[in-house]
Formats: sequence, C-alpha cells, structure tokens
Amino acid sequence: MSGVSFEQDLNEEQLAAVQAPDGPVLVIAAAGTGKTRTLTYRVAWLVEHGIEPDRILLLTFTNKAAREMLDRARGLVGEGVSGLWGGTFHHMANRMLRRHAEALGYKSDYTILDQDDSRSLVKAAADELNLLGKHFPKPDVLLSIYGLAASREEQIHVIAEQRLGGHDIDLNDVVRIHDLYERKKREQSAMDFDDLLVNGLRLFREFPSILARYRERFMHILVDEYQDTNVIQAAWVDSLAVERRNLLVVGDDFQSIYSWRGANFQNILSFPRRYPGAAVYKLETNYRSVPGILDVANACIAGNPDQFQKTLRATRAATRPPVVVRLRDGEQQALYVVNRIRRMRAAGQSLSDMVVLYRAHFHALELQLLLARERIPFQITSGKRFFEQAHIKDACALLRLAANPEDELSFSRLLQLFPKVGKKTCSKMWGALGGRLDLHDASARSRLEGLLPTGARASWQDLAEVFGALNSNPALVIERFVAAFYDQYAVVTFDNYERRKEDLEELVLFTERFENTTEFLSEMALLTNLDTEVDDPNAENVESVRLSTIHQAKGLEWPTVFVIWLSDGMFPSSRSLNGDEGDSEERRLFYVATTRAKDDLFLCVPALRNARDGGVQYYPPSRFITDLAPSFN
DNA sequence: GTTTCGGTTCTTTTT
DNA sequence: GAACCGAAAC
Repeated sequence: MSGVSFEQDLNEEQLAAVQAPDGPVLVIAAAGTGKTRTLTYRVAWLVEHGIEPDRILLLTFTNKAAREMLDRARGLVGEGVSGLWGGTFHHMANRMLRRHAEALGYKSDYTILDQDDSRSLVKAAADELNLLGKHFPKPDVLLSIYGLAASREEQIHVIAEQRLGGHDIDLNDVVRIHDLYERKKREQSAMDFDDLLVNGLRLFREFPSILARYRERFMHILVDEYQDTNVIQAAWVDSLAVERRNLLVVGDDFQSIYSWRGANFQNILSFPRRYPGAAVYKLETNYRSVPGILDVANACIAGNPDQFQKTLRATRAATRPPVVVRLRDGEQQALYVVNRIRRMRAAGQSLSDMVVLYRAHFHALELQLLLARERIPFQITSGKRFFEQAHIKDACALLRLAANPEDELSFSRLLQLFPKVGKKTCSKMWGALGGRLDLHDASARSRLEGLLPTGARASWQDLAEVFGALNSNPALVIERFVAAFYDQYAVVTFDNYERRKEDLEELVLFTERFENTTEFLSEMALLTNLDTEVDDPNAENVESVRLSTIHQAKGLEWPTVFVIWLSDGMFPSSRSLNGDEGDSEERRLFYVATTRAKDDLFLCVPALRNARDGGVQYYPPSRFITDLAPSFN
C-alpha cells in the first residue's frame, strides 16, 4: 500500500469527513476550506480500504472539476483510480444511455444537441407553426422555459405562466412548440442536454433490472457541488444510492448560484431528512482569504433565509482591508482598474494573479477596450464555446450525419455550405429523401446529387474522396473534408480565415484521440471551451489578467480580485430581482465573488451609465455595499 | 421564390 | 461578434 498520509495532509475537520464510516454523509464545505482536497482524499481512502475504483461513482458538474479530482486522486493512489466512474452528470447519463438507448426507443447512435442545435430546432418548430412574431418569445426564451420545466419536473404550462404570465401570450402556443420540438428530436434520434438527464432517470424508473445492475455496481457514490443539483439529478442519485446508502455529498448552500437553470438547494438542505442518520461534517476553516475579506463575505450572506449556519474562520493574519471605490461611470471604473493593475504590476505582482469579476459579460466592455488600448494582456472567458463556433460545427456536420442518417440539423448545415442552397432547398430535398440520408450508401448519395441545384453539384462532387474515409477514424474524415472542400469555402467566407484554419487543425489533433465517431461526437457536445486545451493554445503562456463572470470563477482563486459594477440594478441584476426569491441568490453570487480573493479585494461602485438614447442612467450603490459596516462607506 | 448581402442592434448566468 | 431584418440579386 502506498500509504497516503491522511493525518498529515488534512486538518481535523477534513480528516473526519474523509474517514467517515459507511452510510450517508453530508459535508458542508464553505468557500476555501479544502473541498476538493477532502473529496480527493475520500476517494484515496476508499481505494486504500479495498474498494475497487470501478465500483466508485464520482459526480461533478464540470469536466474540469472531474479531471482535477481524478488527477489528484491518481497522484495519491496511482494509476489504479483510472477505472473509476468519474465525470459530469451528463457524461455519466450518456455513458449509461449509450448502452440502453434501445430500451427507451432511441438508437444507440443518437445525436446530442448542444445549445445551438436546440435553438435551431425550436426555431424550426416555431417557424412551422407560424409563431415567430416580434411579440412572441424567442427560441432562447422558449428553450429556457423548456429546460426549467424539465429540470424541475414541472409542466411547461406552469413555468411558462411564471415567466410569461400576463404578457398577452397564448401559453398553449408555447406548449405546441414544445410538442413539435419533442417530435423533431425523436424523428432525428437526438437528445438535448436535458434529455440526457431526464432519460437517464427514466432508465432507472422504468427499467428496474437496469437500475438493479447499477445499484449493485456502485459501492460508493460521491457528489461534488451538491447544492447545484436539480430534482432530476437528486432523484437519479437517490435511486442509485438508496439501498447501500453509501452516499457522500459535498456542497455549500451559500454557493448555490444556479437556480435559474433548475438547481434546487433544498436538495442539500433536506439531505439529513431524506437520509436519516446521515453524518454531517462542516468545513469552516478557510485557508484562502485574509480576515477582512471573510468579514465582507460573512456579512453579506448572514441575513439570508434557509441556510446551514456557518461562519468562515480565518487562518491567515490580517493585512489590508478590502477597498470600496466610488466612481463616476464605467469609463472611470475602467481607468481605475487599469491604473491599479499597472501599479501592482510595477510593484512586482504578476498579471496572472489578478482577476476582474462581473455579473454579466457586457459589464466588462469598457474595460476590455481600455485594456486593449493600453496593451495590457488579458484573457476573457466568454463568447462562443470552441465547439459551438460556426467553422467547427461545419466541419463536424458531415461526421454527424454519417453517424446518424436522420440528423436533419446536420444535413441542412452541411448542404447550406454549398452555393444556391438555402433553408428552403434543404427542406425540400430532405423531404424528397424521405427524412434520411445515409452517407455510407452510394445510391442515396447520387439520389441527393440529382436533387441538388446545378450550381451546387460541383461542390458536392468535391466531397467524393471524403466518403471513402467514412469508415476510418473521425480525424481523417474531418481532415479530408477540410482539404477537399471546406478550406476553399472558409477562405472566401471568413475574414479571419487564418485563425479558423488553425482552429480546424487543432480540431483534427483533438479528434485523433478518438477511435470511435459516436464517442467523439458525444464529447464534442458535452465539453465546453474551458475544459479543453484546444482553444487558444498560446494564451496559457502569456502572463495576463483574467476577466470572468462570477459564475465562471466559481471554485477558483486569485490573490487580487476586482468586482466591478457594484451598482443596484447591475449587481444585483435588475432582471434577477423580479422573481419571488428576492435577492438571496444574488447575495450568494456576491459571496462567491468576494471569497475568490486571497489578499486584495477591490469593490468598484460606478454611479451612472450611458443609456442607449444618449442620456444617462443613475444607479444607487449596490445593496451589498451599503449593507457593509459604516467603516467601508 | 430563394438566396445573398449589408446594415443594425444587443448582449445574465451554462452542462 | 453574431443574430436579425429588409432589400437587392439571382
């Protein structure tokens, strides 16, 4: 046995949780108290006590968290852990669904729709029903309603009423679009993100023998960020864990910031009730931040209703207190931040030690401009995900259609790359083909060729050599597709052709890891740009300031943190205050923001913002600022 | 009838 | 920067 030194590496709180006896365990891990460490050592502890890694299930929300934990566990107990089932809920559900898809009436080669795909499909459904007016909710709004309904196991009607009630919108239309969207997904043998979870749960509810198999398999189940689970995820975990009851969940109700996508922190609050006899461990010793920062964090959240009481205890010595900075407007704020960054840089601090956090991406616009003008390198996590960029999706459309001949979305995407082919032509051709095109089938291909407008035939013929490669690995297919056709298309289509070409080369490199097309396509849909090294391979080496939304900064830390636009209406965001939940989630978001900081925290409070009509809008300071002790104000 | 092009508008949070 | 809309071009 390698002998991990548990006693030496962990504090008392952590050690107790790691060595908890079998049975349900709830670990309340406040910010910066070593949550990941605890979970990792728990895995090591289980393995050292004879649990086979492939009988442990470790669930996370992000791929990054999963990878980090598996890497660290590997560091502790060696390669043995690689058999462990670890990953996001979506990944694990997908892994099971690929095996049992037929039971639910899907083909095992079902396509996974990402946000973009789902949007196009909802749009198509709304179009078909003639419901794409100015006064009618846009596809994104509809999708968020459908998503919320799915993840809360509610009727579309109920959610739609909450979101759109009293706005002169026929809620039946919202339901009709949903029905058509569902039908279209079925016809294309496709699942969106929510379907992965919903069907994952259906698999357990409707097929007891399948459930029994997985219950038998998993001796121990561990869940990270439990406060972010929705009812489906919680029910899914419960079905697996209810017999052995070896379920350890880690979370912090203070950091529940995803209720808008269905997360229900009642799951964590009610855990002791749902699992009578559950052991509860609290981690409150904070290693990250200086006391002044923790004071701000503790203060803003203390008044929230419904939470496990806990107080962050500082271990570090007091240094400078956090700073509240009053500013005129966004421009002055940008100037202030840039000057600060300059000064700290001159004093020897690395740019990589600094982050600017904000509620919404557009809050950082002025700052981006100024940083660019001043030639201060910065890295921003926003915009399109790598795998959702047009050129990446274009390059994969053929592969997707080859894997799933009923995938109309990929069919249209592919065909619309050709001249003279637009939406209408596509749907006509798709109809004529009987809603199916098997690219492996030469006669089906020539039937399509006959249907193409004459102007598009030459391009189609360019693809001939790609079809020969369809049965080899996915990387080769993409490579040939780009060489035979897409490169010429891209050079005349995109003004930033060079960058996109590099992206495509990166994509091929990434794809080479996969033998199997279905597996590759699943990963494509389930990975985000933060999870891959594919995007921006150069950026890592350059010392740069990070700009990030607070949501994306969760779980991370920096010596210096700026929080910008702390104005009431910006943060807390006015759009989030309409709900019946009050401002408690915004408070938690502020809590997350402040607890990212180790040494220095700058809270920026601009007073006004230029409105679109050329006027100005005044904002009172954020309630999170006015709530602070008078010494700050 | 369709596709394409060019100008305009608007950015919450994401697996 | 990308999605949308309306007008020009095929």
